[in-house]
Amino acid sequence: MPKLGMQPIRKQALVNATIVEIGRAGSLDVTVSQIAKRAGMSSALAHHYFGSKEDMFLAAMRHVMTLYGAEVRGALAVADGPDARLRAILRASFSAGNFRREAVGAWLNFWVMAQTVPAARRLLGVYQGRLRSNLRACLRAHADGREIADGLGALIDGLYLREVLKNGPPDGAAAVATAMAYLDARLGK
Amino acid sequence: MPKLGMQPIRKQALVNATIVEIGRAGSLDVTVSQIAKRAGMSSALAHHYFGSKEDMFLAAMRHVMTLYGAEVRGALAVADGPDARLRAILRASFSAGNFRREAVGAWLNFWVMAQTVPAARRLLGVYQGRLRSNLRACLRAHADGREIADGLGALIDGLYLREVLKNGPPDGAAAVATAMAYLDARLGK
DNA sequence: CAGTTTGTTGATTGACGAGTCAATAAACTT
DNA sequence: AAGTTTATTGACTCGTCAATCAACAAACTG
Repeated sequence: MPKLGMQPIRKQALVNATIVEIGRAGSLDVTVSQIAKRAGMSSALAHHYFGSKEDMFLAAMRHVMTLYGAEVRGALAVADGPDARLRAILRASFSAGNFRREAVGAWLNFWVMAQTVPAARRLLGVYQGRLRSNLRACLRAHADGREIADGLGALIDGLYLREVLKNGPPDGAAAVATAMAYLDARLGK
Repeated sequence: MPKLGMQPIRKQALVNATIVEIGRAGSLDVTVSQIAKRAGMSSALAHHYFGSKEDMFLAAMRHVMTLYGAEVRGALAVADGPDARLRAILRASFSAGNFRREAVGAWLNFWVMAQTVPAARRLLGVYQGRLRSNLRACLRAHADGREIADGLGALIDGLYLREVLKNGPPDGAAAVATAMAYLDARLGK
């Protein structure tokens, strides 16, 4: 059965399975066997393509952040003017996709991983840097643009955390509204 | 050697050791033996006093939140007027103690735990509820007091996260300043 | 076709860890 | 003194899991 060119397919399947399993467990306490099984292969094969479990986690982290980045970019592509662009970023940040079990588990656990795994911290730094530069670009006209953008970045993370850990279903629209209220106040509108 | 009345001393020692070990590991991936050793006893004794590892984690979580609560209450006790009280809460939230390894590890991992352990989620809810009611009390005079308080609560968590995961030493004063800028804007000052 | 690369897995290794238990001992009780 | 409760641990059970390896198969190469 061995068809050639399996590598990228297998790797992608493993990355997806890793994200799903982290979401199911709510933690990084997932076994390579679980991941491999969900991806439809043996654990030995998983070790063959990724050297170690940590490599799988990092690849999964990269993928989650890539998805989020794509969502933001897509939203920005059709937004005209600084105001619309800010709203686009907020909507993308609090979209339903980011509140799925897998995404939530991924983000929370990547924060934990970033404490001790340098590669994870770097990845997180890249994501935060991009977000910050996007926000700053929208606020370049304003005198305190930098400070406002940095505060907004933190507010986004904080609101996400609250929505995710509260009881009941998360409400992305409410988070967007709170963030907009912050913006309106700081822009003197 | 068996002196009587060891229970509370042993339990407290285990709670402290649990927090330290979580901080060292950066995750909940700590063994009961590690914790027991740091607390100066056998792992069997740890199991004797707490039924399970999860019980130890929950006790540790309770303790961390109690400490934070005490810090806030202490700061509020000597603060006069809504403005000073708000600043007191912010300073307590971003005090050096909250940026120690153990505290950081505890908070990040408790967020993860709250995803799946109902008792952990309840504890977190209690803490957030108290913080919210404290903030609201300070903003009762203002028309949008509730919304401002809720936004500020999220901003505190988000700023904490950023300070904790950024490279370089965390800067509590900067976080306080950013939060104050948010407040000033929303209070129309 | 002979040889190499790529895909694939079952079985195994080697290690670790949560929780239990029996046993020992000091301290209180009656 | 006999009995009970509390403190304490070493040894053990039973399980798990990351990582390795040998071996087999299909596909490419020359």
